[in-house]
Amino acid sequence: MNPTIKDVAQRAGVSVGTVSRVLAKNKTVSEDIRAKVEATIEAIGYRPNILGRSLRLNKTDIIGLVVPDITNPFFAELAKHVEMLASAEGYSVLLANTHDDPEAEKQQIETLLGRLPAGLILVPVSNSLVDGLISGTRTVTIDRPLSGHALVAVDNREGGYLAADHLLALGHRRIGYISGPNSTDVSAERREGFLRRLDEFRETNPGEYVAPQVVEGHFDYRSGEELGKKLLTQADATRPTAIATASDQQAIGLLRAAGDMGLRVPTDLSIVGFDDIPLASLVLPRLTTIRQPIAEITRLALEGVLGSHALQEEYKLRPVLIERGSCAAPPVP
Amino acid sequence: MNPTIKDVAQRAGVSVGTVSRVLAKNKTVSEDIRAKVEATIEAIGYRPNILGRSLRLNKTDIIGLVVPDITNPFFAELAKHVEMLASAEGYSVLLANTHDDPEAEKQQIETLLGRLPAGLILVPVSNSLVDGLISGTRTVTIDRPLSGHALVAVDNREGGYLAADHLLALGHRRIGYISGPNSTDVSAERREGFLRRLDEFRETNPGEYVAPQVVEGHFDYRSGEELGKKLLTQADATRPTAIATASDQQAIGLLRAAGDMGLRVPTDLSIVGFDDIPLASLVLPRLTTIRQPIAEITRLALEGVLGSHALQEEYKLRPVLIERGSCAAPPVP
DNA sequence: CTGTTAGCGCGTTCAC
DNA sequence: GTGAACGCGCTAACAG
Repeated sequence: MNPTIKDVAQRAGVSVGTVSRVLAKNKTVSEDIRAKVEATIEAIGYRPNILGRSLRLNKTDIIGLVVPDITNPFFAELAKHVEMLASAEGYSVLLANTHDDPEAEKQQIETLLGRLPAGLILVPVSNSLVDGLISGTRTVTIDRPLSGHALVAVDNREGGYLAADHLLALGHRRIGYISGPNSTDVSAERREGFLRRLDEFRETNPGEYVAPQVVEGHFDYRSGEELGKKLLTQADATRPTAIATASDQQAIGLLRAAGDMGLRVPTDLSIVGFDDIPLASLVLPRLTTIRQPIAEITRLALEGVLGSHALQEEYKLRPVLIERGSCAAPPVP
Repeated sequence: MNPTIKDVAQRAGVSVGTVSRVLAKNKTVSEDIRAKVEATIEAIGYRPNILGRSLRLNKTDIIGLVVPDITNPFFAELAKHVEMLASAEGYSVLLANTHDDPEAEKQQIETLLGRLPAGLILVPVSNSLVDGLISGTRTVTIDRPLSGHALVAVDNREGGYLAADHLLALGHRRIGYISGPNSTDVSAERREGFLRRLDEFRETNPGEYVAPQVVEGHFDYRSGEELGKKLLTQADATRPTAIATASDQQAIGLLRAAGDMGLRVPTDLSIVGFDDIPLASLVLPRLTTIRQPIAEITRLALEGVLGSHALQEEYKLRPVLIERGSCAAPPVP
């Protein structure tokens, strides 16, 4: 059995209340008693029982993190940052995966809430099931909004817009887009921004023909590869000379598809990704991509969850285009 | 305030003991009372407070997971599996990162232990600081042993051996090896197995010249790239025609280095990785690698932590060589 | 079969 | 400045 506060009190010849006070760094304890208590704490290796404390105070120092898939490098990066900042503040993080499944998400959030976390950081996949589930727990969502909770996100529309703008500026006109699942707002917004820039271009350049080819899938590597293959299996005259994706994972899958088909990047095909995961700068060629400021996202989310001030409704961050080696001017026919 | 068991009792006109009994699915409750209690539980939306229960029972349903770096795809995969299996059994998982820092590891384990987890799954980076820290908590370590605790791991020596064997069989004689940190057993074992196969070859083929070039670094992408560059910056006559690595991440970094230097894989250079992370089959070319059976590892680890039977001391799993596209016969000069 | 009660370990009044 | 006592929500042992 671990020693309790009672053991310390007994051994130090004081009452439990006094021990509790030195634990709480309460100033109203005489110096010699405090020293004696601290000594016996050290001596018997006493560690306060967090359960007792939490029960008494009716709050824990745990924060819940719910992500669709920890295997996704973007979320892994997020988890790392959350864990770092949280543990620096004395909090631990409880991890839950939803596998993009609304039913699982509901389940996970419910059990997490049952553990009375101090706060919740949530990357929601659905809002139908979760809506109204959370109350009384400081919650901030990332990437997509949930009514009644604070949101931290990059401006996905602007991200899509930047990608399209970059490709157009390089001279591309036959442009493809690999989207994420239509059911997610994130994906819809990125695509929307992308297409809007194309629309604008058409308006200002009525003579030019620009017809984007859009395909939809998941955010993962495999989806990028499959959809890429689909997009690239066309006659030279209609095949896109550039493709933007909704995630770096898709872009890397696409890279593979292009390689399999003998297409050189960026000579034959330009690619721009989204997220700027660590791997983006290591693939061959290095990926031009839209960076999400993940450290900033995490900082704001954790501040929102742990901070004492009221939560803003929305923190919108600006994505930025990172130019590397996967984009060039289109090939001359 | 959330409703407590007392509220339920009062509202249902029974005692708290009875409510507790229906919660525990105790059979000694008459059917009509059970129904009434369940109805009022439903009615007021009562959820048992886990803190009270845990304090009373002196055990939680939390399992701690300590990994060096959640950003490493192998550990992310591990975390995913652990979380899946754990939540299926009603447990939640507390995540901690050590960043390969022994001091941080000690800290993390201590605070984790303070939360009285039902079990601990640990991928240790050091044993000096951690040794003896854990007692009274069911613990299994993964990858590297910690005295007094169960270990689940692949046979790293055999993995290294397989890699060397494959390269030799293809005809390679100038072979490089990118190792992980010398301070980790995992890395040492892989390298050891690798070099042993080379030694064996020398003994049975005294005429042939085989001198491995070994370099050491971290397990990540960047290290693979840097060390790869170092290894490949040599005259054609001495430059390795094949390089094995201690992780897929290193192998992918190496792929990038080779590409930067105009070396084609596998024509000019063969590469074999270690782990078989999801990305391994998606890079260009697909990576030949040594697979760790991660689902099996996780299953054993969780069984060890949650199971009631005594822990075996060691579960050693067999790695297997996955042949893909990154290896070929050496170029003819 | 059900009600009552004693703690689990802790923080916090309220006396002194 | 310090000690005694209560209660946070729950389970288990004991009565009835």
